[in-house]
Amino acid sequence: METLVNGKQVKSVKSLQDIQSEVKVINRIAISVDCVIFGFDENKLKVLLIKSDLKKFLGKWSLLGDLVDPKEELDSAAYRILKQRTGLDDVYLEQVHAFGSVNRHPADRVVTVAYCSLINVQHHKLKILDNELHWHDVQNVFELAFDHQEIFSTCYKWLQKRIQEHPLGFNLLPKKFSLRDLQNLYEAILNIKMDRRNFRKKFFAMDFLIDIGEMEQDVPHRPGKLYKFNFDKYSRKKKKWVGIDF
Amino acid sequence: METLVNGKQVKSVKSLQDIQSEVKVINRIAISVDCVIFGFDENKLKVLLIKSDLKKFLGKWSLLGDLVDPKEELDSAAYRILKQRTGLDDVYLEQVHAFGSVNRHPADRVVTVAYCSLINVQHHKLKILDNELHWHDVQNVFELAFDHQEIFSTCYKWLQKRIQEHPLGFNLLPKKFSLRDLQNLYEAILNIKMDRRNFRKKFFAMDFLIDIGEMEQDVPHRPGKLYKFNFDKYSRKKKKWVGIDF
DNA sequence: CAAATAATGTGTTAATTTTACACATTAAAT
DNA sequence: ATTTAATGTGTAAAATTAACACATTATTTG
Repeated sequence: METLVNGKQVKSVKSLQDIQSEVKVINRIAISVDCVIFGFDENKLKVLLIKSDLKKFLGKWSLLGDLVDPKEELDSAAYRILKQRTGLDDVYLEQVHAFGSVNRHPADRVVTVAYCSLINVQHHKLKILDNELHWHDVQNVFELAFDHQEIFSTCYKWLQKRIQEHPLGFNLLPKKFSLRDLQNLYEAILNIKMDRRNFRKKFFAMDFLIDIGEMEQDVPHRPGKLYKFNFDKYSRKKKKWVGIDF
Repeated sequence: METLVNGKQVKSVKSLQDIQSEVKVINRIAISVDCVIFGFDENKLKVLLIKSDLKKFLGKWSLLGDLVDPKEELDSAAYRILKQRTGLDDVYLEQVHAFGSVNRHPADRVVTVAYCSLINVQHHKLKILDNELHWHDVQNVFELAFDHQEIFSTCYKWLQKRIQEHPLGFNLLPKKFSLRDLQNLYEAILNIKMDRRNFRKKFFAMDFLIDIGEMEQDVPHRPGKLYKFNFDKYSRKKKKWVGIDF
């Protein structure tokens, strides 16, 4: 495969055929995507799990995932799984990490790409008809099948970090929400308590909340105002991060 | 494949053989790793590139990468590439993102997992004998082969963000460095100018720098003190991130 | 219907962190 | 000995964050 290029000898210039023979079937690996689907219900952060369909892990819960078809985009595979399982296709979805331990799957080498998804439980509550599918409180997720505990843990930490820098949390709430809802969401995800007055001040100062002039309904106390998030304004003004802080 | 579990009928319990037949050869995909290897030299952030060995991209530069063997860990594959190309095996390496567009590789479906590596150029300068391998100023990286421009761009942004929250930048410096070196590093990576006095104050306040009692040598001005980074202390005290800020 | 309850809604002050900025010191070069 | 070009240190203003208290409103209870 020695070739002349501009009169100089260049080593190992490869044609497509050369590559194709390198990428022999023997070198190929199964790829899957696994979705960590978060929801927020009754002021708790939830994750959607399914009973494992593999004998070795009978009784264990696992993430929702599937093999990626060679003609399918990774993102599309993740959307496909979400659509199949929740009935929704306009959900927030973001790739988090690839997990590729040689022995992570008992049947074969399967490299999996983990995605985080945030969905509004209120909107899809009724779509989950399969009773092998269940929302779990994130604080009670243990001993998942495969390496899904590690994947879940990575994605949960990712969410905790990410939600402090980007407004993705709103995907877990209804379009209209109260500031109390928003604070409950942050407290549930970060697993901390926050000062109500400072929390409000913070969000009002960012100026991305739109007062829609409506109030909460059917609450057993003074109803709060309802807001929605101004995604347009955010995408125009999003802050650029500068500041060293280990 | 109907089975009884605890007296209840469970649909579709799969044995390993079932899975293995699902993961047919036809469903497998080539996986590669691509390394974005950063270095720091003459106060500039550099990236190590190689001339593409593919005819379609003749003359274009590309990242260092290779196919992953089915028996090989993803991380190991990345280390292998680094070892081959730089002669070093104790380098900082971290997975950043998986890129899987169906048509990203002209020969076949190849999903690639991008890794960022940070190496100390001083230590390996002489190992790069292959003249098709070259350190490029990150500001002058254009039109790479494949989708490597996108991969590079993602990894560079990742580095800019990451270096502000974690002390990985020290991997780009010699073990002993001056505060000026450190500031030059940050300025090069973030592409901004910083105030020298505030920069020092910031790092001294974090209290992770050890004054090793030595001074710079052979500088044409007053020599500065040399420091090293206290990784042990950092790993004990690393800050947990709380604070909403979009 | 009045009182009690349990939330929402607002503001002020202290503490901390960040930014802006100036001058003395040191070693090498002239 | 003087000039030069860095290093090394400190202080004050500004901005942000943290701590904290009280009036308001709708519902529930007696």
